Amino acid sequence: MTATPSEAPDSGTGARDSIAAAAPRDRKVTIDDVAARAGVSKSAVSFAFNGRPGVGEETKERILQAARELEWRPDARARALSRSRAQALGLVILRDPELVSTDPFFAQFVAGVESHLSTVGYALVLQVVDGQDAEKEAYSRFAREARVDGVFITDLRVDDERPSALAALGVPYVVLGSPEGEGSAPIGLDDAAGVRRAVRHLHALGHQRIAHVAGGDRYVHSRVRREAWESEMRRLGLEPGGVAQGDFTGGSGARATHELLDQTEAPTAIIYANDIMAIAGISAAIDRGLRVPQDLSVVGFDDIPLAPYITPPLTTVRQDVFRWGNACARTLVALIEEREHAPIDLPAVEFVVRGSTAKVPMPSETLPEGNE
Amino acid sequence: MTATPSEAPDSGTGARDSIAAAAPRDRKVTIDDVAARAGVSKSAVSFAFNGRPGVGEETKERILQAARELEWRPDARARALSRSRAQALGLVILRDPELVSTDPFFAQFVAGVESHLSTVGYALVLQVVDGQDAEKEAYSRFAREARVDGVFITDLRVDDERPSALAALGVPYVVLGSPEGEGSAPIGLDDAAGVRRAVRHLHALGHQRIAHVAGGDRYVHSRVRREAWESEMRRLGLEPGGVAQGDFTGGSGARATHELLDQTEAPTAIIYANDIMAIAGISAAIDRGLRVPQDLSVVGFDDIPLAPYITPPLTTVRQDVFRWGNACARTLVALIEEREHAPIDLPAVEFVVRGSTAKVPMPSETLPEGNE
DNA sequence: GTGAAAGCGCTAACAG
DNA sequence: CTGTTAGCGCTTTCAC
Repeated sequence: MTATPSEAPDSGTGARDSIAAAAPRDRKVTIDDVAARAGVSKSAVSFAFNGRPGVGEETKERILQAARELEWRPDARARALSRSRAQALGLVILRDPELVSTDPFFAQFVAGVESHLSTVGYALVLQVVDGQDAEKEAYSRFAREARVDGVFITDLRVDDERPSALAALGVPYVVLGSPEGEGSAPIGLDDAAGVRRAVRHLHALGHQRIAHVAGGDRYVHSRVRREAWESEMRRLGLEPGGVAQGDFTGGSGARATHELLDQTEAPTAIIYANDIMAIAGISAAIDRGLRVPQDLSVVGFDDIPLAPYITPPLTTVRQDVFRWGNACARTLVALIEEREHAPIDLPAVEFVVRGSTAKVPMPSETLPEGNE
Repeated sequence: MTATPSEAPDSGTGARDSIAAAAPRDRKVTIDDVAARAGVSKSAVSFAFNGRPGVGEETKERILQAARELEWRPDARARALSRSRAQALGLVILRDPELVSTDPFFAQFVAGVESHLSTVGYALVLQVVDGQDAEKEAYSRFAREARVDGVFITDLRVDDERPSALAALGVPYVVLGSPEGEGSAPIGLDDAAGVRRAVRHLHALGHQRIAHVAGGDRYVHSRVRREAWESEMRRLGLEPGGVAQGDFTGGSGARATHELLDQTEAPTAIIYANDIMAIAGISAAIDRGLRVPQDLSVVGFDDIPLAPYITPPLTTVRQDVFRWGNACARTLVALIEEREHAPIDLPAVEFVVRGSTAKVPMPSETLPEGNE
């Protein structure tokens, strides 16, 4: 492969990306410098910067001015030490190797959290771990090293030990998606409502055999979704027969779909615990010669950005993960600062109807045949 | 919608998830307590914990034992202050509202970074910002507040000011994907190679009109991909005619695809700058009555977990983002600690052939017709 | 109003 | 090898 470097444009950009780096530098401006420049004492500067009474309006302006000129900002480490507060929150994520990258949850949640933290000057410290032991260890280090003032618990598991462990460690926390509503915050994100909407939607289209691909019963949110499917089916007088276990990955979604479709009384519609599995499920169905939605209706969960752009566009349940993140951050900060939690309201779950659901096929027409 | 709470199983789990929270507790064990319990001085404990000479083997064991019993870990804030090192690294992410959640990059990169940091006791502090000004501000705060000892620069832009700004601030950094290779680390992740492979693959299948959907020329990696496509086309004696601008989102991928397919000399194959656009592109093509890959071959970039599970499975370029993260972390930590950078090698880019590419259609058969 | 002084919990010289 | 002594840079009483 001897490339002839002939008419390469204005490149020079050897087609090779790389990791570049650069090193540090000189000394540091401290509160003393600012005090000196403003002609006041350290404490005056401190007071001015923390918006406390006891500093004259004019003096304050002079101090702020001096700080600006020196480009000074209070050193977070020193401040953390003297206030015994890290001014940081922790998020530890259990990295299911494949999942973490697919799941739209992670990034959006983090963005939501940040959207509040940045307004209150807290930082977010992240830790990605690869097992439950490491996870436990991570929380405990966060706590004992006092790196953070509080932590988020996400992906709550059934019989999760984290809340009690953290309580024992004396670390403030918020848990997202606890069905008990223990502690504070009567607001809730309602996975169940989304699933119920999905069931009713399909039922209204005439479907009777509505199956479910679950996401693993270890997770509370996953179990909640399955239970909601079950109970809504019953409520409508339908038998919640077909369930298949998935694990939120595409592969599991495809497998579960085949499993369901292999049954003698195959479903005419499937509700998946997330979009990834649903999309993989659509492919699996197509591979079997079924048409979606004519022969099989599919509903996902999450509304990932890709959902409108697959064929057919995916009908799904939309969660506003960003808002959750914001709400969680707000709650946790309030808790830490022992203020009243501002009342928090989360938007109701949305059900987005797109092209992957349709009327139930006429019993006789179920055979795959012909186009469109 | 009056639900009849009849045969609900072992629920009680009111179908409502929520945010729960709990609050803090008592006082803190310090290095003095450990020293007292071990019958030594503070400094002995400090030395023992930092693995420095000057502590007898037996004494050391006694100290460690005492620490264990007291469940003591050095306070990260105090340690940070006295060593003038935060023992933390910063990552600021520019949140393209939609993109951040789709992009497999973010989560995997973070996971990779962590995979090294956790072994050396550094924390990762994250900041998500929503504009270039906020981004700049974030970096500068990280630096001036000394919250972190170094930062990562990702998604390098053309004429990016961050490297010089950080250098001016005296903050160590590594930039991922700099084509200049300035500074250190001669290792590189080679986007260009991936694209060249894609072009050759399609060429080998007989394609001549191979178009490209780019990802926005502001980003270096995006430009590199486009340029690689161009130069490889020329090298093979083909005219790099069809380019359409996308922005890495599904919507832009669909639009760009229609644009390309509307041309009089429509392409028989399209290489997309990422998988999201490619998948949306496939849908767009299908909407026009084309079959993929029979009428149009499609190549993506990234190999997102969903890629094998769409219809048809996506041929794409796989990047080992996790490894980059690890490498970047390794490099940055070495830089901060002024050690020699352990030589770093990144795996070569992989080209994954799946079902979305096929031989070029016979000129006469291009009409959409019939199955398979 | 303002400034001196005592920590926050640890690290790192420095004598013993 | 061990203990004493200053800081790290900021916050925060408490006199002035």
